[in-house]
Amino acid sequence: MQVIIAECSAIYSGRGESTLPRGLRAIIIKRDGSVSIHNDVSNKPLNYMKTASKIVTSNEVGEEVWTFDARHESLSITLHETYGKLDEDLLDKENEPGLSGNSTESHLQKWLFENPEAIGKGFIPIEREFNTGAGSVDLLMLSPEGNPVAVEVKRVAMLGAIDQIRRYVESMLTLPSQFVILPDVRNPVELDFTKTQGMIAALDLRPKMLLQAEKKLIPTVLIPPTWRK
Amino acid sequence: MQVIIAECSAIYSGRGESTLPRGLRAIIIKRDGSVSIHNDVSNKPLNYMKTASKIVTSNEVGEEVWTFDARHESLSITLHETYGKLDEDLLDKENEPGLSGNSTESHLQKWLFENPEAIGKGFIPIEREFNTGAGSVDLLMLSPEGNPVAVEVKRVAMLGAIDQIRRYVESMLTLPSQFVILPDVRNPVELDFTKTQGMIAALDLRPKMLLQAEKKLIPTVLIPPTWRK
DNA sequence: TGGTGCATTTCGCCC
DNA sequence: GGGCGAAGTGCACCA
Repeated sequence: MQVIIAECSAIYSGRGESTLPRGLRAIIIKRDGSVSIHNDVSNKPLNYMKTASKIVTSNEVGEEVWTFDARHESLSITLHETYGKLDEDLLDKENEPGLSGNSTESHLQKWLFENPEAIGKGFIPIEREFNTGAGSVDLLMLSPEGNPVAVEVKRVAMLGAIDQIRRYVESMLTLPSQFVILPDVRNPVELDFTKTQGMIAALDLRPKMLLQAEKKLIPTVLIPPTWRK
Repeated sequence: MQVIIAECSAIYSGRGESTLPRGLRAIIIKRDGSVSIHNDVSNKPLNYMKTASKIVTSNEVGEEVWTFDARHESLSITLHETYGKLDEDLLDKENEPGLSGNSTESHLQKWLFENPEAIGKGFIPIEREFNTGAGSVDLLMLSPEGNPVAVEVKRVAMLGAIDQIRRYVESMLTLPSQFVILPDVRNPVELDFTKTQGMIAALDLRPKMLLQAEKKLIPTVLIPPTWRK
């Protein structure tokens, strides 16, 4: 990884267009050919480009110009003055272990699958990431009445969640029946998808979303913030 | 801005949870208190945190531990070995000019507003970012037949665009009539929202989306890639 | 490789 | 400040 502190300006052209006026910045070039220009605020770079080839030229004033070229993009950095640099190879024999994280939503999903009573009394978890034919819904459950329930899990449920669950349910209504074996039940249970219901479970249910959900008769469940990992 | 090359490991806890195993990384600490840990691949940091206070302690082995604390988050970095560093103040008297860029979609939107014939012959632009009551739609136009047309503009139109435009139209159908003054027309023209139609305009219309659009009778327009800025 | 949806999303705009 | 949607989104997962 190279870090170059420089008074520089930049022009990007590709998916969008942008010009970065002259200023003191840190230019970071990584081993994979990615480049980013940082100022001293925020984690996000001012300009950036993924893996690209670097071409060094110079302008009419004799300043170095670094052009990073990729398939349909290019980032051109003019170095007016260079102040400091650092060059270290971060790749070691053992490759980068990466970070093991956890996304909130997948944990929420897992927890709800294991704690179906949080959705409602008598609900039975059937499947996670159930393929509806129009994307996969987070949870498929069986209601106490024995109907399939598609549960969309969100950290924050906004208007888009309504669209999502309606699309899933609409598609599921056309699915052929399936039979599932439930624990503690002798005979396979029929999933009659023509009776599919949709619902939304979230840690944060936004007011406008709630309004729409009520209008569209989509039940919502507020997951208490005390849900455990 | 400080850049520290170090063999380090990290634990983040806050909006999510993550652990970063020991490895050689670049730690970047900015003047605003933001911190990020980079490896030698991709522009995105492995771990990061926005403005936070830095607390230096040491563990039982005597290694330095930097803990960055913010309201509901903390990032703890253990430095096993330090290899290089760089410390430069990027803030100058003149403040950072920032970049002047352009998002593709807002330009597309603007261009379509000024070139309504790209939507269809005889279409008249009425308003941008029209508030439908369920989010704002990109363009409101008048069809040659004199009906309101809500146009959702996308760079890439996927399935979600269908839901979006349907939601907008559904909400607009309930709006009271409005009167608008059109150039070259003497009398105000009535917008009868009970006759609202929806459509999608995009640079890239995905096949699955097109299928749904056809099923839902939502017209689509492919904007030629030659649209000009 | 393309389709789809999440993200410790982040960011900007408008009410 | 909350609500909402775009992003030069990036990224992982799955078909």
